[in-house]
Amino acid sequence: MPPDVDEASPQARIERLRAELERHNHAYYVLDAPTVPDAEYDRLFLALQQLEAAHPEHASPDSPTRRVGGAVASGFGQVRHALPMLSLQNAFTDDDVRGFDRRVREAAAAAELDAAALRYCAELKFDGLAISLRYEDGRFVQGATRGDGAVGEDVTANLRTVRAIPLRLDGPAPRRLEVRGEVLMFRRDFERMNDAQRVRGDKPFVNPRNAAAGSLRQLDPALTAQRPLRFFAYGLGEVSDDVAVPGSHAALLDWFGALGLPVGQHRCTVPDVEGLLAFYRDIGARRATLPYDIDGVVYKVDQRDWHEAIGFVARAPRFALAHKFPAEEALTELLDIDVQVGRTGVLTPVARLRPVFVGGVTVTNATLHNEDELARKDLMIGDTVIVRRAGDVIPEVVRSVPEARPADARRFLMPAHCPVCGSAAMREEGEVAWRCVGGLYCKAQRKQALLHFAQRRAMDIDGLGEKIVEQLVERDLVQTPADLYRLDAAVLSGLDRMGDRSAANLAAAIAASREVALERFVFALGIRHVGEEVARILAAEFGGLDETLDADWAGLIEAKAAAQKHNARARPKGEPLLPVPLEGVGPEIMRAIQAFAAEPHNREVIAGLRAAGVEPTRPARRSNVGAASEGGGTGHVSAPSPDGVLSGRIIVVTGTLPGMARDEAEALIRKHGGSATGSVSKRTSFVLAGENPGSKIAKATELGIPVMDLEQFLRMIGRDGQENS
DNA sequence: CAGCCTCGAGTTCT
DNA sequence: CTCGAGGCTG
Repeated sequence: MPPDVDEASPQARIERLRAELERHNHAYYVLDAPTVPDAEYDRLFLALQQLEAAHPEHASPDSPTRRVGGAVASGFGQVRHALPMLSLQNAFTDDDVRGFDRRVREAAAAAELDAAALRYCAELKFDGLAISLRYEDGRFVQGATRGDGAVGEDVTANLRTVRAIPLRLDGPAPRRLEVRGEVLMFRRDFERMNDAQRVRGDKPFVNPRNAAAGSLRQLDPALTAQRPLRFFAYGLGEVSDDVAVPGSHAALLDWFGALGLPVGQHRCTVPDVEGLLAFYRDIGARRATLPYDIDGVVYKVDQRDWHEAIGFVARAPRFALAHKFPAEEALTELLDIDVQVGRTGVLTPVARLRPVFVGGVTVTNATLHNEDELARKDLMIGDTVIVRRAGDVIPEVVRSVPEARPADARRFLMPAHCPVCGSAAMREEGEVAWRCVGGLYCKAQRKQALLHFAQRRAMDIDGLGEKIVEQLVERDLVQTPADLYRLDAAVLSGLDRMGDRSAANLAAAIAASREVALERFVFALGIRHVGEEVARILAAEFGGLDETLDADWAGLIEAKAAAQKHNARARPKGEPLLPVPLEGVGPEIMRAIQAFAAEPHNREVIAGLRAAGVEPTRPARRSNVGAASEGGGTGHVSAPSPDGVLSGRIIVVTGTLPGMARDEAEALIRKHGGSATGSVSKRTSFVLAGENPGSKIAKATELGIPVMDLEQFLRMIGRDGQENS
C-alpha cells in the first residue's frame, strides 16, 4: 500500500478546505452566526493558501483565498447594466405614501388588475452603495457600481474580496443572473477599522457609508480585502429563463437567501398603506439598535408580475417608493457669526459652529441668510442650536435652545460698515439685505465680480478659481476684468500653487475667452438684475453691445409703461394692441442697466476689454430682418424658431441626466424652440427628469404634469443620441 | 392690490 | 435648493 492512500489527494483536500471556509464565511457574514473562532478560521485559511501554492494546477478564481485581492487594477472599466439600475421616488410624509398607494391602485386598476389583491413588501433602505452582481452558471463573474444607472464601474476584483458575497451560488442557479444589492459597513466594524486607521496615523473615515464607498473604489483589491465590507441583496436585474423565478418580491428575497446571498431580515408583507406606515414607525423606533445605518424603508408592490403594468414615471418605477426618515438633527454651539460680502455687496451672516456630525457629514458653517432670519430664529452667539441637513445637503440652523442659553451669550448686530473694505453698509427700504456701498472699491466685491466674470456660463475661463483670484486681487495685479487680459504666463507662474504648466493653461484660457457670445458677455458684466435670462433677451433684442448700453433707456421705460397701460384698458374695437418692448424686462431692470451704462468707470472697463481684443459676437440667428432695426431697436421680440418641435413649450429640467449636462439639455430645449425654466408650475409643459430628481417630480405629479426621461426627450426632438435632427 | 410665475443670488461639503 | 424680489395678470 502506498503511504498516501488513506490521505486524500491534494485536489480533494483543497476542495474540502474551500467548502469548509465558504461555510464559515456564510455562517459569519450571511447568517451572522459564527461557527468557529477567528483563529480557527485563520488556520484553515493558511492551510488552503499553502496547499494552493504547492499545487498551482488546482488554482481557481472562486477560491476563498482569492478574496484577499489579486492584481492591482489600473483604473476601472465601464460596465453597461443589462437592465438599468433605477432610482426610487422619495417620500417624506405619510401623505406622500398615501399618494403613492393611490397611484399604484389607479395604475393597477387601469391595467385591469385586481387592486384588492394588491400586497406590498416593505424592507429596509440600507445606507451604502448600490451594486450589481453577475452570476453565470452560479459563479460570480462580474460586479459593478450603479454609476449613472445605465453604466457603472467594473469593481469585480474588489467585490471578490467581500466575504458576504458568495463566489458560487448554492443550489440550482440560473445560467445568467444579475443580483442588485447594497454594499455597506456595519457600525461596529466601522469603528474598529477607524481605530486601526488612527493607530496607523491614517485619516479615519467620516461615516460607514463613505468608508464603504472609499473601500470599494480602491485600485488595489488587497486594500479592499482588509476592509470589513458587507452585502445585502434586494433586487433582480437580468435573469435567464431556465430557472423559474418567484412571482412575489418577498419570495424572491427568500430565493436569494436559499442561493446563499445575504438578505435583510427586517421585512414584512402588508395589504395596505396603514401596514406600510406601521412598518415605517416600527423601524424608525428601532433604527438606532440596528447594527448598520439605514436612511429609510422601501416599499414595493409584492406582485412582481404587476410591475410592468404599473409602469414608470421617468426613470423611477411607480411600483416602488423610498420612505425616508426625517433629516437628522443635532445640537451644537453657535461659536460666532461672521459676515460675508457677496458680488453685489450683500452682507450675509454665516454661523460658525462647533463642528458637529449630522446626516453623515461634519458641519461647521451654515448660512443665516439675513438679519430678519436671524431675528426670527432668536439666535445669540454662545447659544446651543439645532442643526439639520435640509434638502439632503445644505446645513441649516433650525433654532436656538433658549433654555440652554449661557449668561454671557451675546446678541449679534449687523455691522454698520463693510467688514472687508470699511465702507458704509446700508439697508434699503423694503429690502432684507444690508449692502456694502463700496462697489468695486471693495476687494470682496472685486473678487466676486471677477469670479462671476470668469465662471463657466459667462466667459468660461477655466482655471480662474477662488484661490487664484484671491491672489490676483490681493497683489493688486488685477483691478478689473480688463486687467486679466494683460496677464501673461510669466506673471501667473509667480503665484502660489501655480506651476508653469497651469500658468500656461490659464493664460491660454484667458486668451481663448476673447471670443464670446454677446449674451454671455452681457451676463458676465454683472449688471444688477441681469442674469442669464435677461442677458439673452437683451442680446436678442439689440444684437450688439453698444446698441444695448446706448439704448434710450429712459424712453424705453416710459414707452413700455404707456404700452402696457394702453393694452390693459378697454380699447374701442378695432384699435390695435401696442407692441410691448422687451418682454420680461421691467422698469427696475431697465433702471439698473441705465445706471450701469451711465457710470464712467463701467465704460472704461468695457473700453479696456475691447482694447484687449474682447469682442462679443452677435447672436448667430438674428432673423433675416436685420436691416429693419435701426437706431434704438425696439419692438422686435425675438421669436423662438417657429418650426421647432418644442415651440411654445415650457420645460423644467431636474436631476442628473445620464451623459448630458443640465446646461446642454437646456440649450437643446431652446434650440428646438422651447423654453427652459427652473420651477414647476401649472404652465409647465413637461418635466425632463434624470437621476435623483428632487422635489420637482412630486410637484409635477401633484399638478398632473407629464414627466419624461432623456431618452424619450431625445426621441421627441428627433435625435436618438445622434448628432443633428 | 394680490397672487402667481420666473429669475437672480447666495450657499455647503466632498 | 431656497429665498427674495421683479414682472405680469386679473
